[in-house]
Amino acid sequence: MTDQLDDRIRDTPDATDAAAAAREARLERRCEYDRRWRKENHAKVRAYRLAYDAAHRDQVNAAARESSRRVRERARAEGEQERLEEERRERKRQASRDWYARNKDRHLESQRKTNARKKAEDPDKYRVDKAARTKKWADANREAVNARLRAKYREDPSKKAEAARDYYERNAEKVKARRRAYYAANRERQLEAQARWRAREKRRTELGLPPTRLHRTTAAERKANAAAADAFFARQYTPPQIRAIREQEPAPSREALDRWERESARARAASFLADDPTVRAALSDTELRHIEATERRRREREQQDSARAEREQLRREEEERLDAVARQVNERFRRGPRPPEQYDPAHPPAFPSSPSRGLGL
DNA sequence: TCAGTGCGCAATACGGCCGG
DNA sequence: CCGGCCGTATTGCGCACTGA
Repeated sequence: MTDQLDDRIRDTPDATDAAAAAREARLERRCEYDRRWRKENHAKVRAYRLAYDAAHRDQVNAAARESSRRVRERARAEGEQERLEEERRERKRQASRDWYARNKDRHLESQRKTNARKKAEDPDKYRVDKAARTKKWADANREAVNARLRAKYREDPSKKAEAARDYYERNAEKVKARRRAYYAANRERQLEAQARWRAREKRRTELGLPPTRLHRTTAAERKANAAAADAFFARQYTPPQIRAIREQEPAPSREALDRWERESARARAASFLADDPTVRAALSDTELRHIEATERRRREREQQDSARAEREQLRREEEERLDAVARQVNERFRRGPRPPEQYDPAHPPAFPSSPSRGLGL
């Protein structure tokens, strides 16, 4: 009777749950106790483990092999799954692309209609949404977008310049006002820049350099220049042309050729260093400074050399003068005839020499 | 010396078109 | 519906230069 009752109670959902929960709790307590014991008796556990593994070496190894095989298999299966997923997605993308290609006009037409409808329904929302989308994309692709713009501008600046002129014509006052505001807001910096510019400009005019230091070339000009250079440097003469040229002009002599090469080298150097505005304009500030410094040093050296020569000349003259005075004094006080020269270069005195050492001259 | 501004170049804003 | 890309308009910035 009690058993039947117990069964009935146990069969009710509540009772079953309660019993399961109790079992769970007992198990949990047991596991907790085991964990603690193992932790506290780490050495014992390890020793037992080693002994067991040694005793069942083959079995343990087989189990390990089996386990890693299963791990590998699962990983492969997941990879395969992933690959299949990707393939499915790609097929879907391709199908979509095909569909758009086949129904382009239809798609665009419906899209235009949808956009127009949305715009008519709520223009502000349409605008704001579109702006947000565009901005999101632009923020994520800023560098690439700007690089493209720069390249495009470099390819042909004239279009943009024209647009700017156009805009300025329509908004001159607005632009000027903005410019004034900018000047006022950055007055100090503007004045500093102005001072720098004035100093540079002063130096430029003192050196006699031309005002424009940059020659801007358009893409078309660059292409034409490159083509001309190619045509010039890569030109090839046919053998008949070469023969004709040789017959026209007799072969120059070796001396003439050497002279021509020397003159050419000098001419190139002179041309490079010449105070020619177009040459100087092509030089960087550093190069200009270098050339100026070199010239300045050369001038200083020349001045020093000529000053030294002048001093030397004065010294020689003074010595000459003193010698003359001394000779006069000598003559005046000489009592007997002048003795012969002590040293006769035609008959130098005998010089002692060593047979084994010395300079051996 | 200063205020003003022309101008070139870069960056940004904005909306349209279209692929997916 | 979103994102990618484009063309055009606009703004930002600073050097170059002028006139008072």
